[in-house]
Amino acid sequence: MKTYPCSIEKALNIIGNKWSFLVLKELYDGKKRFNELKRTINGISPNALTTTLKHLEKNAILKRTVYPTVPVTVEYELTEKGQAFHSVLKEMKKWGAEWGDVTL
Amino acid sequence: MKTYPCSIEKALNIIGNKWSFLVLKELYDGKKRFNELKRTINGISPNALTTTLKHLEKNAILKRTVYPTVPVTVEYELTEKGQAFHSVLKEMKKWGAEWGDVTL
DNA sequence: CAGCATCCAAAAGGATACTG
DNA sequence: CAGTATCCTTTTGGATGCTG
Repeated sequence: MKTYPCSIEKALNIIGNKWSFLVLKELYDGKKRFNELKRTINGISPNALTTTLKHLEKNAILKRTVYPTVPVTVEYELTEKGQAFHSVLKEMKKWGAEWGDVTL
Repeated sequence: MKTYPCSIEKALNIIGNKWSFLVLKELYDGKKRFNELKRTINGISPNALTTTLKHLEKNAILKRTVYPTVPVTVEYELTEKGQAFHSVLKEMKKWGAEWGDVTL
């Protein structure tokens, strides 16, 4: 009794949750560090950010790189798969700008 | 201490949750009825569907029409605002089809 | 048919404190 | 800096049964 998910479900499962969208948005500007993301993303807790980043890394959306400085430096950047999702974000941004305040 | 949301946050707040994406997807085929949606959307409970539909109606994404038949008939269809979101779904679908099974 | 009410289990999320 | 651990509150969500 197995039904397999449509492409949209696949996409949603890979992305995960709402935080992911916002993390992705930040990373389109270029690689970022943990605290940078934490500062930039309004209201995210370290806990939620950790979870989100791990999920995205597991799904090959981003790559995590550790530099053995003191203290340690960790950078996050998008993979090709993550970059490809940019088209979705762009459409979403356009829609949000055009309709975000419309009540009809 | 007010920061106002970016367009992407606006979009996410209006859409709401994951179920909304799947409801929208169904409604791009044309107007649908409650049980039709319930049957088509894999694993959604009546409760979750009700909540989702109300949220989308409140945000002017869809329109609810009641026909006084016996028993009653209720149809849901997208507004212009809802239709406009189709471009996002289309991109998401493309991405899901291309990358949905890629592990890298 | 199209829901709403109720109950309960599970998961998400915030706050705070602490570590290599 | 980049998290982890813990606790606890809040949502979310499935299951079931009922109604106009």
